[in-house]
Amino acid sequence: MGRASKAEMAQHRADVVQATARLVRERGSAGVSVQDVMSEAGLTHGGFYKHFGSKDELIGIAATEAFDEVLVRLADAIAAPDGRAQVLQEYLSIEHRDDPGQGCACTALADDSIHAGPGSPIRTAYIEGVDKTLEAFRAFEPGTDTRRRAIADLATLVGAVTLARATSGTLLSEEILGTVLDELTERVSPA
Amino acid sequence: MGRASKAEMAQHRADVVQATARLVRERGSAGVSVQDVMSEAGLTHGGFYKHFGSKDELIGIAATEAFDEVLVRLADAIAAPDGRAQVLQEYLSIEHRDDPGQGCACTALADDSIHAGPGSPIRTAYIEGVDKTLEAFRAFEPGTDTRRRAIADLATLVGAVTLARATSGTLLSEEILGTVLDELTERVSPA
DNA sequence: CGTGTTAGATTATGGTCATCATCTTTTTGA
DNA sequence: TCAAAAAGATGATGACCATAATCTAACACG
Repeated sequence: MGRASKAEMAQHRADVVQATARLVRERGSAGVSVQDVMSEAGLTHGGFYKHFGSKDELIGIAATEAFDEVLVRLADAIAAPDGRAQVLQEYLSIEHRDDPGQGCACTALADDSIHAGPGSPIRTAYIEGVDKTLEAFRAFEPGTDTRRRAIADLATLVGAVTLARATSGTLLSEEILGTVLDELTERVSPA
Repeated sequence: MGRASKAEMAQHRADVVQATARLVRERGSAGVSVQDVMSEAGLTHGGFYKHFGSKDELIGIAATEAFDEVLVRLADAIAAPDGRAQVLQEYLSIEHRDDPGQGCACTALADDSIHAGPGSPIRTAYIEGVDKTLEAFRAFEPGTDTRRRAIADLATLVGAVTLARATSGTLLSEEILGTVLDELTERVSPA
């Protein structure tokens, strides 16, 4: 009831941000209420505004958190010798399709960035996140024009997982993942 | 106030469906209220349930309408000699990025299909729409494995426009459209 | 023509939500 | 040790929304 120590408060805030980073990827911004995220952190809704100025502000912070989580894992994968193949395989896996809450923020948050206005917290966070993701992708692209390949690959990955999720439960969904994995895996040397 | 003739009623219903097909692509299902779509057709919200069983049902019907609108235009483009190039250019244009209300339903409705449950009207409509779109795409794909190429191309297009919309207002947004257009245009003959 | 049907308007209902005011209790910092 | 600060709980507010009931006036059909 009463108050929380500095350390507790910081932990609570971090819990709320992390819960939101997962929930917003799973359900979208409109599918997540302030009550939801506070409950997830074991708190009641009233204290929310002691931590954040508005729901939109939290969504923006959580978006940055979501990108950061994924970028850390991406950096690890890139360090491996067959980094590109590994990333493609994980990205286009059934597991990634079925677990957006831990998955790529570029795909999971795109629609929320679209429907939020320009200048909104999530739009700002999204743009920065895509920028960083593209820079990370360049590290494992072969050939000389790595930026171009990074953009083309990311677009294909985002589209494939988006389509696979939107058709989930059908044979088509898994056909999309499999086909695109084949295509991108074969496309190793530049044309 | 009173009543409408059979023809008027059919027109009203068609107006509501068409308005919804546009609004849902622009704002997403959560961003469109029953009031919105009825107002757009010049009616009040109360008469809604004389036409549709629920909002979800209308969204599903409007999704089918959105796919049909685009499939008609797609069929025309494919008939042209340089059909593939034309479709790629229009799909990856600034105009398409900025006008989702008239644009590809695969891209604009994906997130609504994802967040609606399996078996929901929009999910059902979406799956059928993607199926038809892929069949249409096969018509202009070169090589033998046209289905595979259709899937790969559609995924790339959907991803590119999604990313471009989500980063709209930045240089990156237009870089994505331009880069992917180059990539797909060059990729004419099979590897 | 007249009557039952019904499209659409008006109004009501119950729920959810973001945001805010208030109160309580604990933690700080002096 | 004590007073000021503030985290979190509780409850309120006002807006919006999907859905439904009721009303009414025009249409369709006999």
